[in-house]
Amino acid sequence: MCKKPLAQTNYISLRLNFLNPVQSKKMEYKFAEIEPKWQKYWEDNKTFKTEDDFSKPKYYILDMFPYPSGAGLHVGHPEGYTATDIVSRYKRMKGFNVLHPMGYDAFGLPAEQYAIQTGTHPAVTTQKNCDNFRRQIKAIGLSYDWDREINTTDTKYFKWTQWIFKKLYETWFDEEQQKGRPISELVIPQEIQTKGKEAVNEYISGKRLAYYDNAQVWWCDSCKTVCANEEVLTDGSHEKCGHQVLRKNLKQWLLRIPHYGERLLNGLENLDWPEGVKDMQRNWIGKSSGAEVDFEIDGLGKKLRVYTTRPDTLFGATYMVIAPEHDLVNEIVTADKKEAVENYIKVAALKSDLDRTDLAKVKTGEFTGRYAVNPVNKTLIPIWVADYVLLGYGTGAIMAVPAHDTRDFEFAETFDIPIICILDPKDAANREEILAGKACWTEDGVYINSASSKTGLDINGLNKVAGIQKTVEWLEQLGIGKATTNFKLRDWLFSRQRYWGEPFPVIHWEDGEVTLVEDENLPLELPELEEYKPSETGESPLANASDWLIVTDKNGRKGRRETNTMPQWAGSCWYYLRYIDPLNEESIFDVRKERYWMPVDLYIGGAEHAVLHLLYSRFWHKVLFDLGIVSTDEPFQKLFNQGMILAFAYETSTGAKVSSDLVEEKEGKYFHTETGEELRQIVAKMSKSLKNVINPDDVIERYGADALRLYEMFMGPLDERKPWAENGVKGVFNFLARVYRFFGNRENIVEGEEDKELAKLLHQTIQKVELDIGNLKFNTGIAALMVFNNLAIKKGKVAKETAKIFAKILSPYAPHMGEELWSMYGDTETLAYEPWPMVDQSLLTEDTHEYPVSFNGKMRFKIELPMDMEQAEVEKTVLEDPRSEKWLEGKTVRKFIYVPKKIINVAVG
RNA sequence: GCCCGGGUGGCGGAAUUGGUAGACGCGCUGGAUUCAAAAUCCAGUUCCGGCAACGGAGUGCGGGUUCGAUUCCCGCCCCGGGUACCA
Repeated sequence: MCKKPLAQTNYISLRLNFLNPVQSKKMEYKFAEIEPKWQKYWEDNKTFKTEDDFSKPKYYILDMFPYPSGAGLHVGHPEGYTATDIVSRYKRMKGFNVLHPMGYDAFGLPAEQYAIQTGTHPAVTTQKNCDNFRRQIKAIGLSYDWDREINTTDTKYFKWTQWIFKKLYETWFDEEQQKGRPISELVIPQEIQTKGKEAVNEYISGKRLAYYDNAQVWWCDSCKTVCANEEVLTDGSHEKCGHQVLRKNLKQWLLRIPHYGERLLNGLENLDWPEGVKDMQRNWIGKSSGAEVDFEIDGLGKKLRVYTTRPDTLFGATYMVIAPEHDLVNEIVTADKKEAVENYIKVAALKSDLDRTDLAKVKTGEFTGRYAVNPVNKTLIPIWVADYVLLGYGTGAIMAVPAHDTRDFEFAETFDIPIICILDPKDAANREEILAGKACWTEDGVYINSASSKTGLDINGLNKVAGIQKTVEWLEQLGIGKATTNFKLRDWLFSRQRYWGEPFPVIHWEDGEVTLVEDENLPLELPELEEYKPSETGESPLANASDWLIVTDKNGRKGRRETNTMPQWAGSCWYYLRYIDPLNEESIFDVRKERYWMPVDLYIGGAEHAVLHLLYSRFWHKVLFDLGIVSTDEPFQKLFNQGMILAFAYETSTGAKVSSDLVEEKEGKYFHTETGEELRQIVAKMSKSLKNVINPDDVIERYGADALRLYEMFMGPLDERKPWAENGVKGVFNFLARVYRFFGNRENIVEGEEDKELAKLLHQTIQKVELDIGNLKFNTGIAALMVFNNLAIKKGKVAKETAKIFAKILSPYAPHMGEELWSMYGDTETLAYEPWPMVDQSLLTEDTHEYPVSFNGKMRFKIELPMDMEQAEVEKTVLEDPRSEKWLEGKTVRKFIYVPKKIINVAVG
């Protein structure tokens, strides 16, 4: 922020005005009195308590609930909250039963870190932070039903998170029906049953949506803690301490989300979501179709299975690659290559994911000494090990077609492997190069060199689509391949080695059996601890809670509770369902209430959740739907992302950032207070280091909640990123003060008929505000309200009816002001449920229109014409108008365009 | 690299989706009020030329379609977000 203390001055003078009895007589806008008064009224009267009145049309409008950080609310939070609040208030006035709740996603690392440092229980920190958030949110005047507040760390809440986990554990996915079904309905194949109980259990485990297995995690040996992916920097060091992190294998819970890949993909079709978010989810799910093909390994009597999206290019396969971690590596590698390959695998294992991708532009690999037989032409092709092939995708092995795949091309060039072009790129500029194997071509073309007398397959002359089809049919007929689809989406690592999360309701018994805690014993609460540090072994701090940890069943068998806890996603995956019936102790929610309220009609939050939260939520919801627990296949009908609020920051000519307290403004330019150097104003994220963080509390103190709300909405389109500018707050504050001075002064409010021009504008404004709320275009709605206010002030007097309508249509944006004016006009009830004013269309229809008249597309003058005038008459009137003379001089009219209610354009030449 | 967004006055941003480019707000300039300031009110404010009427240019750049393009098409440049060898 610039140091020019403009706002400060305003604030002081404003305060002085409050103290001045002469001034206050003049209807000064005393937001600091008005706003708390109405907030208290709403709270005392439970104005926004939502009843489950099934006879009314419903509207469920949801904010992404916040993580209650110690720093409190920043101005980004109220942006989305204000938007949903405006829609909520509008919908209530339109007669909808509105569900508009708020809560806290309160598990998370910071409270735990603080506990490790200070010994304060995370629940204490969390409670404090939640209280602060609630206070801040209430100060904005948002119309939440606070009786429905939820908190993911509340045992009454996470009891049901644990309950859902149990459901996931007890569900398998029926591929045929594309549906999750209870484990009890899983048919165990005969050959498994004959192998005994252990085999059966293993079979079932292989099907459950939640399973327990070894998984690799990042481990910081210095912090003795597991780190999340995002805590690991690109150079492989831990963000917090700078030490190198290691890969470590730990027992983990995983969820089989890829089973729902197809459903998650198809479900996007009918959702009213931003296309960008849908694209991101589609990308993340990453469905591809292709084929699996078996290659005989020469001299081993085994097959190597590959996945390819381009089975049509089999004739161009000149080598194969298997991932370093592939099961068959040891068998495939020949004795003379063993040492080299083993070395290569060791080096690859040490690389982080990022080393293997981003940083390693040069492809590496090692020949195994072994060959495979290309099934389409019986040619022997070498098998390599290379880390550009990933074990986790497809089959962990590929056939490489360097002529038509850029990665394979790079690899073949590096290791001098033959490149055979089999697809003639008819129109490519570099066709000769491609045909000679000197360049890569990944687009469509006509097959060449794609026939073999040894196998009889011939696709020469076909194009890509036909080539794929014919090759797959051929492979399937011979039983050496089949059409397959694949997903990039991986199993979801669903456990953390943390204290402050939901405990898994799981017991591992000494005999190897795993059981779940009975429903009647839920919630399984967290034990009290003295020490929140993770254990030496990498287990969560829960491993230290011996009383809690060890259990004994009625037969004396000993068991150990699961020490992992659930990730923060767990609580946020289903919170929108609990708002429906938050106090229900008997069940997760009342079925009738769920049927009434779901789906969420409008969901607003940050784009940072475009993929993970929304995908995980949809996954859980679909499972619950399959089990008949919820009534809709998708949870969120309409989604909208608010853009990030940024702040101005300053940098020197060399790009060095300058903290905002060292910047002063002089005549629109910015200078360093110490060096005097001229600085450039830029837009950046708010940060402590730049000292440009805006706290909503300060804004409310200086300008009031209504001004904060209005400015957040007036800044620009809701979905765009935009910089905070204090002068902008001043602008909307001035508007509110003008409204109050005019509409709050009884002398200006008169009985009787409204002025015609003002009445027309009023109804245009109602229409505009209504339309803009529907389209979430709040900035232009506010502009319309300002235009109306300006005209009303110009007119000097308004009819009481006009003033009442204006108070109503202003109230979703500035609810305190709305209520204050409403009560001044004599009403004793809140206006929150007053019917939204009807637009009087008769006032809006016009019988004349002012047309802009253009000559060759350039506007020259305006002319008022009756709406029903015939084209010929319009033409005559316009061309005979004296103002046309100048533009027609020496020219002939070639064309006369008349678009009713729009424009008149004369083409001359 | 690929996939999405986005480039409009001094600034935040409007433009009924092909029809008056710059609504509304900030800032700035001038005036009224005031002992003075703040606040308030009035007028002006895309740029260039002109006292003005008015004229010319103008929505990142270069082409195109059209009576008419910020909007549609083709080719570039810049900024932001997502993603990372997915075979």
